[in-house]
Amino acid sequence: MSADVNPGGATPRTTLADVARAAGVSPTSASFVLSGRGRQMRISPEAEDRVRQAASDLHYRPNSISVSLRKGITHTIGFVSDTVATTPHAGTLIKGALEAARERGSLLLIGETEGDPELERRLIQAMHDRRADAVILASMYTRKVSVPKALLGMPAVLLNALPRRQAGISSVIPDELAAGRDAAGVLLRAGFRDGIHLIGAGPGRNQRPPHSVAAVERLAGISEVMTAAGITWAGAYGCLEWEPADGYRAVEALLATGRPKALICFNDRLALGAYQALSHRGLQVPADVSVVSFDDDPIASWLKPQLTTLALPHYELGRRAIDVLFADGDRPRAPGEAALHRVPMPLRQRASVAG
Amino acid sequence: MSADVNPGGATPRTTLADVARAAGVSPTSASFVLSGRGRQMRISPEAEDRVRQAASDLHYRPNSISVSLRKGITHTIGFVSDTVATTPHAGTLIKGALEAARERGSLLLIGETEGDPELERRLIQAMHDRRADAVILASMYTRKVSVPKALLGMPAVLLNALPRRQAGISSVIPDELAAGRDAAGVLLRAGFRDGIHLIGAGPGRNQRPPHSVAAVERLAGISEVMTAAGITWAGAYGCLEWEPADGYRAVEALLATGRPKALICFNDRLALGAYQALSHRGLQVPADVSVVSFDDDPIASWLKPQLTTLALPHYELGRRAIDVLFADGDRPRAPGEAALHRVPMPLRQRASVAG
DNA sequence: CAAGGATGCTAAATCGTATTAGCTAGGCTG
DNA sequence: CAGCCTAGCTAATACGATTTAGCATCCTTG
Repeated sequence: MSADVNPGGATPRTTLADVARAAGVSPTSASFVLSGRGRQMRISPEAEDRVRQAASDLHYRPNSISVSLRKGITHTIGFVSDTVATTPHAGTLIKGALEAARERGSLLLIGETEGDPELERRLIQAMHDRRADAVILASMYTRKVSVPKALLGMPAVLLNALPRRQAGISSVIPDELAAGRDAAGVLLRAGFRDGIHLIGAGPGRNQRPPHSVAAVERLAGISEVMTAAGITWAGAYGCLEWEPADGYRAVEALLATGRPKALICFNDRLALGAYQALSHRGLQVPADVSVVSFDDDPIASWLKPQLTTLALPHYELGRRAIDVLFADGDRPRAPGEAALHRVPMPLRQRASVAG
Repeated sequence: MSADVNPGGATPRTTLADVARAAGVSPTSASFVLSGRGRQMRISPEAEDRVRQAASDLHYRPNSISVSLRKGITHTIGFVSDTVATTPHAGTLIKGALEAARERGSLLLIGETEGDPELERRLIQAMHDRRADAVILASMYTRKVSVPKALLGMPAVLLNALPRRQAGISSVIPDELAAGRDAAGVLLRAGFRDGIHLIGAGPGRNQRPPHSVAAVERLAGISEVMTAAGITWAGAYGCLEWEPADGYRAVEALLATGRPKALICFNDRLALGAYQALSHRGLQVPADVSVVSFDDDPIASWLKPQLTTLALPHYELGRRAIDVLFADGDRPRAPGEAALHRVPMPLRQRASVAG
């Protein structure tokens, strides 16, 4: 209707040239003043004041696009993951990265591959085209991935993932091995020497979810500590998936033949299933059976009794990825020496272990 | 060490000028060809071929930053939310938006405010500075928000949120009212006429979590249907929070004085607590008590028996936000007439209601 | 064969900023 | 008073594309 409706919607924004004009100086001078180098560039205090005043009067904000083009740095980090949504609270990975990035003045440009390698390639390409300063390639559960070549030419880091073949790229993963040791340690300290059953993984290749780094390392840690203590587990029930129903089935099968004293569940969803199976048989946690688990999924603290578990440090993992990228500079560093960063998994001691 | 180590890490990328030079034409011609307007601009087929060949040989990719500066469009949408992480699977909101955006060739630039209005302001400012084509202001649970003025000057939409004061901005929210009707309908169809208790909210102002739109609308929907059927609820137990412990307490209190036939829990976490309290008293779902709930949190299908619930359509909400922004164009439209979009909450009929 | 139109290009301006390389006027020195 | 330094600026260029305007040729056509 009215003639001043701008169909593009955006009021033409004020530019540096506008500010310079209003202050009666050249754009060059205005730029110097606003970048804080006025004194150094011998702009008189009077001129400085006029520029600052004009900038504030006109609500001047520099156009980041233009700055990026000129300086070659975008203060943007690409975050490419297989999936943010499927894994319930893995969004915390993003949150950690987001906050760490923001503290360094950067924002995250996110993309999701759904596990499709072609889409992954295109997304990394898109990040590159937009001149993201660096790229984080994240997986929502720890696994080995093949590193797209495009990542090797730019600052990049693997988050919650390991390179399938040795590549010049750093990784940030949870310290599953130590977590395995700690899980076993909790039971040992509580005095358990026998009747310990593993729910979720066993030594065999087909006794665990494929590609799961967690299964292998958690088991290794458990095994290491138990062996050192001179004891062995009474049984190990492997599952190809780690959902509540799998835990239920495993414990039901177990209860059909014997009476466990303690369970190490390979994640909290399995533990939920285990609780259900135990309760179905009228067994109490921890009076009859103790349970220790991994992940610290929200349900761990919703269960009754609350579950003792080794927490996946999602938030901290996200932060570390950014830290690794920025190393010790104010901008992401080139692909240097690759390193493997293991983030500790804290023990959440709650009420599911007797003692 | 070696002289060719580029400390910035990035190989200088090939530009349009490089391609033009290799093809023996001007950058102008190269641009015409690569933008598909070669024929229209009367570039000879031979020249076209040379340009395309050169572009492919040199692995040319246009610099998006430069294109954005020139065209004033960034193919980037800002996604500003209070928190992605705290609410367990609300990441699906992002996922929906992400996929819909990608289908339109855009990526999401994300930021999180942690509920801090100043940070929110700064983030929106940052999105604006980067010339995001539009901004989505998302809340992880449906509530009324005060709309930052900066949003009104650009294409924007509220996701899972309503403007506190009437503002010229569209909203996308779940249809909580209809969901309330459906929840009551499920019980009515199953033949319940009395003994229906509400867990989580009641008619009083202090009988529900503050600022929760869901509480008000779900209750209104329930009330509407029950009134129409000529029945009323046997009791309503309001809670200021909707965690499992609250549900447990409520149902425990309820069982101390009577025997409900059916529960409408205002979310799945309350329902989890209700299950625990029922089980503690030796009552079976649904044989003794039926339960219907809201949200379709992952736990809804982990519980035994699986919970009948009205799903929050997170994914669809995210998609709709993008759809609303793009309306019927290839780029976000100016802030036009504000509309309220209600996305249906599908019924997940499972095993917690006797039938 | 001159006028006019199509053909096949390219030069130059533009987007908004940062930065390098001057340029001018005044003061000081010798 | 010539020469040099300093203070206080600005012109010009670059970043990497897109787009408008225009410039030669060659081919028709009356």
